[in-house]
Amino acid sequence: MVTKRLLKGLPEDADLRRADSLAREIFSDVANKWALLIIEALGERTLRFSELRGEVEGISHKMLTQNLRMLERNGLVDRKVHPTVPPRVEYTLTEPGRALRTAVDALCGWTHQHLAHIERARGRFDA
Amino acid sequence: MVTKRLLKGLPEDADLRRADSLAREIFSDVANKWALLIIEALGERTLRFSELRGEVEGISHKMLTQNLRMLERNGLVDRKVHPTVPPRVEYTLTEPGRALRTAVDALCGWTHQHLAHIERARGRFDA
DNA sequence: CTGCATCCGAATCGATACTG
DNA sequence: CAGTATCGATTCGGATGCAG
Repeated sequence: MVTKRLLKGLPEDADLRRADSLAREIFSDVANKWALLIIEALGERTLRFSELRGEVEGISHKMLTQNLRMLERNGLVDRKVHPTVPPRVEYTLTEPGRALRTAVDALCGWTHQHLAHIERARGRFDA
Repeated sequence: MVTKRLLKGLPEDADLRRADSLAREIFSDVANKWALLIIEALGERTLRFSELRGEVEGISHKMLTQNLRMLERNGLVDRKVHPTVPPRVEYTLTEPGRALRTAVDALCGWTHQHLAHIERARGRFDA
């Protein structure tokens, strides 16, 4: 299976070990709340920093810049700076970023589909 | 879109607001590295605590119990205790947990498919 | 407007020790 | 074997101030 190497590590080959640690690094970057919500917010659109901040409920200035830098570094978002005053910076998903959307959509969809079930499970557990 | 409410909050209706904050809570629980890797490790199998620890590369005893408790609380994993000595505790995905697997699989698959691209993007960015 | 730096409290995490 | 508790250390995250 394609996901195996994310789970049981320690391959013999040095190249495989490198690829594997890289995979886990990327997975850690991407599998976090804010990164995923930013991806979802961008979707097919191009948004400015301030617009993005309005779209992602509850994110702080700092977390937004931090995660945008990380996503840019990994080549998931494209950052375009317009040399105007005041500055205008636009963010757009790259091709890999858009590819990631299917996974994020699935996650968001799953969340909403199981709201009721989870709420009931919590009630039972907390008792 | 089904994911909208995860992004721009502040619905007028009180019930909608509650459902929305619950959704964000669940999303925060689930959208984290360890939770997703545990789901992926379990898959269709039933695993003991110690086996699980061996499958999820690099997870600590503490993180594993912590995340298992959280997943159990949300009704994503089933915890079965065998009253033997030494104790034997088995974990299995519930139906909602298995449903989540499609999203996790997509995420893991995406990671491996874009390894090379991301590595190159990083090289450019870090320069 | 965007982004960087800084401070500081809060949350996370790993390591260790201890119980049934 | 599985789980809990505790303790430092690191990281996270929000708030604020300053610069381009």
